[in-house]
Amino acid sequence: MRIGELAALLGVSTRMVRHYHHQGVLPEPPRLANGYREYGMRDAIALARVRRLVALGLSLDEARDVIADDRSRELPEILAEIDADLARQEEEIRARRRRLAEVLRRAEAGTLGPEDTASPDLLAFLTTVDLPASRAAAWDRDLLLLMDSGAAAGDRRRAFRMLDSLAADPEVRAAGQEFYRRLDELADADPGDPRIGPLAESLAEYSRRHLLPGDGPGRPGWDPGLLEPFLDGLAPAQAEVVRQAVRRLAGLA
Amino acid sequence: MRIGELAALLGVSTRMVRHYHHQGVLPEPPRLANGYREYGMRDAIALARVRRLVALGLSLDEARDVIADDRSRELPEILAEIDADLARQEEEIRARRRRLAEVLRRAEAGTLGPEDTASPDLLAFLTTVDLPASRAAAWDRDLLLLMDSGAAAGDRRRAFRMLDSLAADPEVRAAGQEFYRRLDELADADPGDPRIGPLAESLAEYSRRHLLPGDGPGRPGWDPGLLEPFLDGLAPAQAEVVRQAVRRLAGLA
DNA sequence: CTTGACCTTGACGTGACGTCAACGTCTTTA
DNA sequence: TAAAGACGTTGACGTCACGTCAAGGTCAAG
Repeated sequence: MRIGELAALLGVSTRMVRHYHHQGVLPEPPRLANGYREYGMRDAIALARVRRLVALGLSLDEARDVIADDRSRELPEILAEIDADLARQEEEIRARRRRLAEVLRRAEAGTLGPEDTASPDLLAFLTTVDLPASRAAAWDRDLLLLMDSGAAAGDRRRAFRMLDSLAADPEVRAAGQEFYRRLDELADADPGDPRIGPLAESLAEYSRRHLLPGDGPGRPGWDPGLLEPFLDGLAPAQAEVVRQAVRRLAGLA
Repeated sequence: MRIGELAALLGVSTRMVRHYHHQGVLPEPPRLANGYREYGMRDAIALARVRRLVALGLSLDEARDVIADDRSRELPEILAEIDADLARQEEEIRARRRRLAEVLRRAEAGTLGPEDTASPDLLAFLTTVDLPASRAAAWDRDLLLLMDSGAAAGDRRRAFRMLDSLAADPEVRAAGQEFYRRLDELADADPGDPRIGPLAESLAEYSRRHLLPGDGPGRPGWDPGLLEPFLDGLAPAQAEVVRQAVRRLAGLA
């Protein structure tokens, strides 16, 4: 047999046969005078064995060891390892399909925004609070998405438990809507706008009641510079509201 | 932020961030005077979005299209395709694990030979017929393994149905055992050994009754050269038995 | 001044082949 | 007899999402 006949017999490509020669997993047969490889049934049988091992999940290196009767590792040991690996992959795929199904369900219901693929925790929260369609609120939503990606699962659950309990209070939610409405009015305002002070005070008061004590700025060691990156998506006057609110919370103004 | 801080914030490697820049899936941020990349929260948010999309199974190319709001293909369509792909992979993995479990079960029961990973059909057949521990029988077993690998599933089932029905007949099995015993005695015999003729006649008679008509040699167009490769693993006198049997079946001797 | 932690670009490795290039060999047909 | 077409040969590059060096520049601290 020449290489094409051998390959056809086994239903594989000639490239694959030559690859197996190169990898040493299949011995090189003798050559004819013209340089062509000449195969016999023994080679076909050997190739079939390699294919069976590869189909089970062995790498070519492992298959070579098994065929060479290398007793450094027994075949059952290798197979058990492969099975464990496959089990892990299977569970991974199922988890991904669960998340995909969730996303697809939302996609059918409505439209998919930048939050397309957030965690179930965050999706539930976003559905509950129904942030208004303002740019300031969109920025906050993006920050939540960022936290969602960066935080470990434990931290995430803790954070969303807190947020969910807040969102469960109708009074708090009404205050949030009102706050975003007034903040939106400052989208094109001057950083010296007189509406900034009162709004900052209201935000500080809100935080004192619902978020503090125990967390956030206001404690010694808090660096105001850490705040700036989080104001990046807000208009100047809006950012100033948050800065002044933080200063009030820190007792500096 | 510098690249290390950004990466730590998202829990990824700096290499990955640079890779995303190179692939155009994440925009290059401005540089500092020393050439360092300087990131803001917007970049972190963009990176988080990429990570979410990738975690769903999108390739970087697909993620780039989705982020660029390329409406050539809608996200749900891509996600549905990915889900179908994952479903296929999952079924593949399960099939492989089923076969692995079968092989491992046999490995625990006894020892694993070269037939280690044959198809269930062939394993069942080999268990039934219990080929004797002879080199000639081992060669036949190898040929069965070869057929097992090369044939399409339909052909395989058809062939094993025939073999199984043969093996179900105790008389046939006894004849097989007897045949292999006599064939083994010819392992070191001369190609002119007088025992060859009678054994060839008995093989021909066996074939006439159980395998023919309708298949195998004996019909016009049959090329005796096709037989030779399949005799490769037999001793000279043994091969001669098969050759003479085939000639008798073809009515040439 | 050194040490060490960070940053830069560029290039190679991973695994199991597919695909192409550039060429030689053999058979069949006009 | 020549040309076409189907085979064979080796070698090299592409796939995919990065990991891992190499060989340097930058900066803060001791």
